[in-house]
Amino acid sequence: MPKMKFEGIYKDLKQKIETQEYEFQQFLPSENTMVTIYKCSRNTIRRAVSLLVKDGYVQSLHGKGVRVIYQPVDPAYFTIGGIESFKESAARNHKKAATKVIQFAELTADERVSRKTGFPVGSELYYIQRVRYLDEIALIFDINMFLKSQVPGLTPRIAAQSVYEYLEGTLGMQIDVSKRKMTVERATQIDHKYLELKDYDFLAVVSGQIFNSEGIMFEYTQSRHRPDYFCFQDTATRS
Amino acid sequence: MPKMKFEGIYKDLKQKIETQEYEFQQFLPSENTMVTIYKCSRNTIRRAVSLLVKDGYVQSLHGKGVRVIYQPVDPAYFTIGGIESFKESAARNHKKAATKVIQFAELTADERVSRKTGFPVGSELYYIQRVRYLDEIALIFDINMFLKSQVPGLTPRIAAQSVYEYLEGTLGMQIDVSKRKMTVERATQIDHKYLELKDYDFLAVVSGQIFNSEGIMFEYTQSRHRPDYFCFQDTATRS
DNA sequence: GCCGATTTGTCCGTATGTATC
DNA sequence: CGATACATACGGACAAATCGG
Repeated sequence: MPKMKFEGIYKDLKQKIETQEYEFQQFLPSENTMVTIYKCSRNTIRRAVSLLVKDGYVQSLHGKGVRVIYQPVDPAYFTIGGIESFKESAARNHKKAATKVIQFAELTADERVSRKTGFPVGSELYYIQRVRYLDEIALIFDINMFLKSQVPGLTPRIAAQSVYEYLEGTLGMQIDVSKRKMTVERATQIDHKYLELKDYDFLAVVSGQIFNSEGIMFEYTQSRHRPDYFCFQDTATRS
Repeated sequence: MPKMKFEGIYKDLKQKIETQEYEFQQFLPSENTMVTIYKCSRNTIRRAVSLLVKDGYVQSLHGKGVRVIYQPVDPAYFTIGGIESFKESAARNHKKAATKVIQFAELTADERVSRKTGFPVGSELYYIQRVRYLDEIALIFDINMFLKSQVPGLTPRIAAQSVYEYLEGTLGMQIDVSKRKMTVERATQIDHKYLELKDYDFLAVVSGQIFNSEGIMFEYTQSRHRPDYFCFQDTATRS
């Protein structure tokens, strides 16, 4: 059960939309109706709805109502959306996940690394390379750097399971915000070595900096995706 | 001058961050301070700040303050973020824009088009193909479909300038929300014909459905980008 | 370790404006 | 025109996290 009221309402509405209790192009109940349904103030309803807007689930129309624009997605691709661990993404995409750790090392950030990652020069880092398998196929080559001071006791064993479970569960860290860039890059020797790229010579590359709830950038990630299977989803609003 | 208070405050803060009056890792003034600065309620301040959070400009830290995490971007790439016309993107990236209309036709959506675009079968559409040049280089191949009933009087001449200026200016339409998907696809004959792809055999493809403020999906877009120069930016928050 | 001051987070009630029907 | 519905804004109350003394 969610602690916050608005979050509970948000999740309830989201679930009702996903199960198509509220269908595409239908309107949600009016804000005043929901105030009585959920026994809360109108502000709280508006807050929950604004999250649905951000997710691209609904569109609110002044004077008319709030219309559902969510449509189920084609499950063929491996889609990426919010901040998710590989395990979580795999579960959402209904695929079987596996991870192989290629390299696990320690590293001190020099000028070059700092420019690329945003870590200050001299930062003590863990450097990890992993191959991600979905339904037995090698699809993603991951490069991670973690700030040692924020992620103490990280081991190859944990890297093979879920670093995020370790961070959030064992260490009690709260992951907050991720700034990402998506580009297309030519495949390297390493990519060809670990991914089954066939004749593909390009990869979809997602690079990101991740901040925790203390405002510290604790991770830099680069995920190199096999181009077929890759799909990045996004909702944007005007002005 | 913006009509809404929170919007004015948002823009003022945003500009101060971009010009680095508030620098990376610095804190904004506290909410109570800003209440006196901008002579408004705390809710209004919080609303403006929440927009900056959504933009990935700041991160708010409970009990501490609101920290700037904005950093200027490398101007080499052509970056994509919110909903923008090609002209607006070009201006923001400080590049000279030009457009060549390859095809301008009318079309009725059949089953295949409907599945791909989301328009209902039987919709009357304009079908446009355009090549986009930045600083004289052919970078993007655009395919647009517009719902005729919503975009009456569209002409090749307008398509060569700015369709969005026509929509928002002349027709008074308000563009609201865009749902997008980013994938990587193999280049077609057409791509090679109109874009200078050299030996690249893949493209970054952004497909999207765009809704206006009446809740009508009036546009389907597919933008096929030359892979070098392409950069898609995003900010995500956890849970 | 505790306490108080500061700061952000959640929630409420109300008033007024504006668009739709 | 009035009723309905969303949008903006205010002010207040209390909770939770942080920090310094």
